[in-house]
Amino acid sequence: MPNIETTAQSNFITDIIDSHNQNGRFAGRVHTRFPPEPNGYLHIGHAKSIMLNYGMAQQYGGKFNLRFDDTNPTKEEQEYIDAITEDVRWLGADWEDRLFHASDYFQQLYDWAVQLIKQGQAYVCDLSAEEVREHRGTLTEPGRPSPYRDRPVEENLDLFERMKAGDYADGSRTLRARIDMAAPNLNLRDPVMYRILHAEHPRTGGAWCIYPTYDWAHGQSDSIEGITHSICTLEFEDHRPLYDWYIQALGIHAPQQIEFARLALTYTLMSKRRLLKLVNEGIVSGWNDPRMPTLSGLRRRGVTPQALRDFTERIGVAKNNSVVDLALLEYSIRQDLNQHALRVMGVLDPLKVTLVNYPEDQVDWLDAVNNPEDPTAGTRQVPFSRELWIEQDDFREVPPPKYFRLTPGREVRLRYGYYIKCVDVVKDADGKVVELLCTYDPETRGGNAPDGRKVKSTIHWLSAAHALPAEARLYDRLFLTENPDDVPEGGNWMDNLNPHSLEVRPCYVEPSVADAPPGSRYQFERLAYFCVDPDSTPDKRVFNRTVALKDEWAKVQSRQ
RNA sequence: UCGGGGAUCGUCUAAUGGCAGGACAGGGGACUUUGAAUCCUCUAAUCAUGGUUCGAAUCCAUGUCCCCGAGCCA
Repeated sequence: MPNIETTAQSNFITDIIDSHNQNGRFAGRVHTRFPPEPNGYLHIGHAKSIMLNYGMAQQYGGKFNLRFDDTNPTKEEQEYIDAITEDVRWLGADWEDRLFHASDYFQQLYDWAVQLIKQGQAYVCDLSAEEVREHRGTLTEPGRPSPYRDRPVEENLDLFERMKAGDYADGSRTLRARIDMAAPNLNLRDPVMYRILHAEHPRTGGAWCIYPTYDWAHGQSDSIEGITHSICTLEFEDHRPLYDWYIQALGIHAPQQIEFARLALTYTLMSKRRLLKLVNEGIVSGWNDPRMPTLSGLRRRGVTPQALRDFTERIGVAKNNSVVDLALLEYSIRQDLNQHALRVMGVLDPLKVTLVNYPEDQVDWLDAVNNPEDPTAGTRQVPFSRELWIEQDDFREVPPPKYFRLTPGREVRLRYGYYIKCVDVVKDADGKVVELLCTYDPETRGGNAPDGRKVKSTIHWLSAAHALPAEARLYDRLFLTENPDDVPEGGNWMDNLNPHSLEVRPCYVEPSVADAPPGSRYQFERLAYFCVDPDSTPDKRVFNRTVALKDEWAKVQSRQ
């Protein structure tokens, strides 16, 4: 497994860990974990959590566990367990031999529940779900005790054992902690510890028909694993007193829970429920659609774990609710790909160029640099001939101000090729430019003029006879608005879906990419970064646009 | 309304009583065989009002606004 490098972070979490290390609370130990529920795919918000947990363990020479919080068999599936495992591994967070499941602790949890019953701190409650809700009170009014709250210990023990034995129907009884029905923190108003669920569990099968609630299982799972710092999101802040209560009642190792603000991104949805809806309604092709913020989607899109690590370090961590600009993610993706992606030439919107003074059947193989940022990437040869493709965008019959590219009578450089000059324009019956007639200067092979004359721009090109046809999938943000929930009265987030989030179009690429396997990442020079899609075949190569290059010309144009 | 959190450039995040800093975004420039990358540069913030202090983003008081919480979900 590739260990990712993390740079030392300093934030409110390291402050807390530092103080623990000074006062000896955990004897200098740092042990974190990532505790996903296998009810969906991981997204970039989880990447923040994973990097945080794994990063803290790395930074302090501690340990990191992966644990599935699989306490609800009605929502969880093996497919998700497999996908999550793959995603965490891909990110590079190494759990070594510490892959656990809350279900590993079902027996221990049961025994501890019995202990609480014996201590008079838990009881079997016969109230229905609705009655429990009625007894709970409201945010401003205290709750009322359940009529079963003061059952004798022996009766509780007997009832609980029969719950486990399967004597009762789903929902007919629960085991509840006996805390304080008047607590202002609703989590302390006798929370449910066990519910009856005659459901098959992906790991324990039919062994259990009572399942611990998350609140009952989570803190003890951390305790069992010797977790020192339970890093989680803000919404669990007022569950912390409950977890601490359980731990104290049981007299077991007490981790420190630390809450941080989850990641939100502009133009992006992070809710698993809504992502599932996009999948189920066929709005995207699946959890790994390259437009999805899922780790599998980002991976298919061409984003690297290194880029995500860089991103999570840049956004930092705090307790403010915040929304990160998608442009920052794109920046991290570009800076990583710029260092590592091989350069090739591809033409998305071809315009034919014929070099009138170039011999009919001649082919010239020219040296091209694979990656100017990385000399060790070497060079390759690209074929050059009389008929070429260039980008429509790189020619204007009537150039706007500040336009540097090809126009009638103007000379430009073909990247790693020759200087060419446009001498004539061929149009169809509608007056549309369909072909350019150009001359090339044989003295400028490789792209330099011996007489030292300069050109205003360098454009990319392909030898028409050698270009490989391919499919480009051009992705754009899934939503039109920064906040997908920003809708007028009566509308909903689905109204903000970007109808043009995917544009599929034929394109041409240079022959050097012919055998690139899925996952190969390239920069199509002057255009964007692309990644070979798993749908790619030798007959039809498919390229996903990861992210476009920054485009200064587009800015100039938009201001004109 | 009760409890728990939070408020610093457009965005994210530092400053832990002592020059409000960095990154992204935006503007300007240099360089350029990618209008990329790189480099330089500029714009731009302490929720409000009082108080304590030589000195307050930081401490105190009052207020305002935002988020989370009434699943047998996590």
